[in-house]
Amino acid sequence: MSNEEKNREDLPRRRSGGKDPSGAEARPRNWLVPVILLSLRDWNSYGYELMERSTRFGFDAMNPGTLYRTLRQMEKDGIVESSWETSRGGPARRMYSITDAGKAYLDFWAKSLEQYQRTMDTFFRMYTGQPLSDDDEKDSGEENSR
Amino acid sequence: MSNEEKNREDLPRRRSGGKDPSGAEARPRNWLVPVILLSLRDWNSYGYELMERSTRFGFDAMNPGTLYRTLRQMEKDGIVESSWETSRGGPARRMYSITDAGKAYLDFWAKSLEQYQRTMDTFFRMYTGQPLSDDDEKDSGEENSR
DNA sequence: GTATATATATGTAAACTACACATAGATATG
DNA sequence: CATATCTATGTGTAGTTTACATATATATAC
Repeated sequence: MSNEEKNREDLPRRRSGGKDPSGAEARPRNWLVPVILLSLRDWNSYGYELMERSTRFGFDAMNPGTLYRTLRQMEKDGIVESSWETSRGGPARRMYSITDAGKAYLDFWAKSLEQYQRTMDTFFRMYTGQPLSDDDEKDSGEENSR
Repeated sequence: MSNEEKNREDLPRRRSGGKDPSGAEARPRNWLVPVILLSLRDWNSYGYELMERSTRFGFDAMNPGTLYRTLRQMEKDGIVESSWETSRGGPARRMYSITDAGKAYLDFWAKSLEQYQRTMDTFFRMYTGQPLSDDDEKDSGEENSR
């Protein structure tokens, strides 16, 4: 991949923490919130534990700051609730649980993701060479979206 | 201007132009560049036309500024080339064509997208209730990614 | 001649991302 | 007991992205 004399001024678009020098990368966007909600739907949990669980969604080297900040914001938004848990050894944990609003958010997200999948199908069909006729781009992808 | 108090106050994260008040939306991220490259791989084109074509990828009400700025940046990055076309009626068009580097970028992107699809599969499997055992989250999704 | 469609481009506020850094309790080790 | 380490939560901030508003210019329609 020739990313020699690349982008902004002269270098490949390196984001602050970008692992991918080319910038060609499809990474989760706005995924952290849904993933947290999904985890909390099953079991109540806390930041430190959620951080480990989220790795299975591509948040490999999750930065703690990002997670904790997101959790606090989620609580302000009313999609999770929290309370301190001090009845054990070790530092206090802020235990989170999902709210009804959080569950609704999750459902909305899942629906949105289906639309996204259709977009991906459209992309791949075009990428693999099948021309996109003018009357099938609207509902393409249903047959193999999953 | 500390954005600590500003942007995250009391409402679900509303983006500036977000049509979705809840913020629960899976929208293309970094998709504009690949979609442009994909279009240019088939036919050379120019901004105004690309803007219309990109609608089929979920860039419904594409903002012209975003597209033109992206195109200029792509040229700096070496993944497209351009030249003015004045031999016709109407305002001059800046005609773009894809470069070899652009094709390589596209291939890299497509590969990255496959990984993304696996992440989506993981999400949906968890969302629909199938528990994720501790030893299948690493290579899940290969069998039905496409 | 002026209103409209075509076509490209810039200015700027807001928001996102991710690293670096800070804080603090509990436990292990010498 | 001093201090190192693990667990756990949080803040500061630079760099980048996003998207709207706005500006410019050419050709055609009326």
